[in-house]
Amino acid sequence: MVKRPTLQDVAAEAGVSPATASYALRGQRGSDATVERVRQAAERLGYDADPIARALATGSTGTVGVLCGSTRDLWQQRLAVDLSRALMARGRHAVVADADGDPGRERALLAKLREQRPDGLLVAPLDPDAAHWHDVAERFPVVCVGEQLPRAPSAGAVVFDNDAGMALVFDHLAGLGHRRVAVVLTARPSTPDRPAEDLVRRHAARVGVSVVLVHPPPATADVADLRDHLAAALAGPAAGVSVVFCLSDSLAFAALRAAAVRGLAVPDDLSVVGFEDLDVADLVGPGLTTMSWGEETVVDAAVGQLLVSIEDDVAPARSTIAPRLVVRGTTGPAR
Amino acid sequence: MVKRPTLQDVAAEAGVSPATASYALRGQRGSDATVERVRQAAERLGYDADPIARALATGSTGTVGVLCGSTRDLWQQRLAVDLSRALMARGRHAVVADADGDPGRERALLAKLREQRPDGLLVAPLDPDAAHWHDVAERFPVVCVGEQLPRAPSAGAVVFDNDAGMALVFDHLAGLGHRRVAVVLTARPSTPDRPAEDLVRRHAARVGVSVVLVHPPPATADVADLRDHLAAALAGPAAGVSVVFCLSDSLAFAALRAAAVRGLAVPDDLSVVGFEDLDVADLVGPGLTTMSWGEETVVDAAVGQLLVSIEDDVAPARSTIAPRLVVRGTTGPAR
DNA sequence: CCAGCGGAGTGAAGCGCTTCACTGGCCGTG
DNA sequence: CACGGCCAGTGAAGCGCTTCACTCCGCTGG
Repeated sequence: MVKRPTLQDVAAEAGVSPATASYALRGQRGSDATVERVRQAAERLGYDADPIARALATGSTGTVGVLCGSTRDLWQQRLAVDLSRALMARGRHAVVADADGDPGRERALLAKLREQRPDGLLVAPLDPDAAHWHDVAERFPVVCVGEQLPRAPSAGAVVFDNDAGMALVFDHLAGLGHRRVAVVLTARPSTPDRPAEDLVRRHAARVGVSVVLVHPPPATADVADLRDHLAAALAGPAAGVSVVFCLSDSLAFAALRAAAVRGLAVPDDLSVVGFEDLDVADLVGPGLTTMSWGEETVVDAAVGQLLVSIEDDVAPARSTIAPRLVVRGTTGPAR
Repeated sequence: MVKRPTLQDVAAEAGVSPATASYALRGQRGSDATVERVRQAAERLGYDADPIARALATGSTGTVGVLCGSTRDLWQQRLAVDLSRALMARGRHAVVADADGDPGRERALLAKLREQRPDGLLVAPLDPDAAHWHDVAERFPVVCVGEQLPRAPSAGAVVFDNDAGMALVFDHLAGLGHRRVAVVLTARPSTPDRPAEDLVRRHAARVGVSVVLVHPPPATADVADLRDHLAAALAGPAAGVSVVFCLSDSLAFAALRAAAVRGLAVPDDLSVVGFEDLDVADLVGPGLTTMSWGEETVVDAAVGQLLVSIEDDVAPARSTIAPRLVVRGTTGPAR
């Protein structure tokens, strides 16, 4: 277990003071000759600055906290991983925490994350209305993805243009001649956003289709529960619809299974639309028609806004992501 | 921006020296009365030890690095997230790095991660044979998941009992009366493990089924490429098989689509078996029959072994995960 | 009755880095 | 020629915590 070289060692090797070495290595000061000499000494010794000591001295850790409401949600799972990757690519480290669906844990993890003194926070909240967002946004740059934090005016946000998204979906459906659609709402927490029911109603009305709203079972439901729940809806209140539009892709998968249970062929008897564009949407069955927000766009926006805020010491920006409808195999003309 | 209280402040508030406060808060020394007084002072001030300063003083960061070969791989995506969650639950922070399929990046990220001075490392390597694993395992506790690190004898590992897994799959298939199966190999990197071809051959021979091996297209292939590739195989070399056994679930999904392209009904005309048990395996179509290693078991083993190694300063253990065959809707009797 | 012991409490020295405030040349300007 | 300004280089003071080594005290046992 050989000791790592310290700045002292480099300074000694180069024949300068530690202060000079410190400045030189960061290219902040010093004559070209000295800088070069120090650099070579560092090279020779295999020196790398200790980020811990640096963090203590500067008060900045180079770390960004990522707090997710529930990574059991496939969309958030991917989000967490992609945010980490993007942060790493931009020279920062991500430490990710997952509240796993429990608002109490969200609070606790937020506290833990704060202790870590991150330079900033990226959050996909369970409860955007919670009071703790306010406190934390006062002390750290925070960017929230998927929604606004109403209690934290100083936080940035990357939100989805659900109005436009709804418009695309209903235009698509109306264009295929559908007149009756079931809309399956999501249970919080989940999905990029939960467009308000009135968005649904407005766009349905605009294109002249009638809507039956289906509420999802509680978040604890497993796949079989979801399937049965939707199959029941299809047999009951939603009987006779030609489309099931689900406000999350996971729900849409369950809807596909429910259709099978009811003996309905997709998309011939029943069209199914999702709302997320998970990786697997393209992988399964006929390919799920779904709303996409462009994972990369979302991640770039969130990370970009946060880093600008950190580096320039300004309040993080807010931005809106435009939707794209990805038409695959689960939608077809109404019969 | 109000300054956080420091240990000094707490000590002053409690009327003791910083040293006493430090010991007291960690319950290491001090009379009950003093400990209580310090605790209350800390409470009153809302004190929380600064982990950076602590790390500098103790040399231990409480952080564990997680290095993944490619989180585009859905199995690794989930693994990364679940490892993070498990670490957090055990009081540590995870910083996750993702080589994104590039061995050069794997090397670079490993270097970055080392600089962070993590207490240990959890890796799902792109190239288990790479020389850098040796160096790093000498300096940090390392647990590798999915395979052994042949060059790093001091590293721990969580490996899969592929022999048993193959046995289960072929027993299942033979039991259903299948006589000819196509086995789709995976391109590295991916999947819990790539059982050697000879495992396949041996178990196929044991139960008396014939095997046609299908090599996958390069890792850069997208879903459509995979589907077409497999559809072509089904029309060519693999024509007439009654089962497609894929050594990853993603491949299995592609196989399902290929079957559709060829007009084969699953499982009536063709059975499909995967090898991973992704979350979505249960979500899509008839539900994918697949080998499962039990995500939780794997994560617990990896994290457990690493933490034991860190805390007791011993070499990390090696363990083997027993497989479970999850029979869902994509396998049925041979016709 | 006193030596000796152990536990409570403390001062101070780090951990490895940054940065403030300062010194001492060197150069350009009046 | 004298002076001011500028910049390379430096010593030392932290950042907030842990921990070593020490003092002091009250007890116990011989």
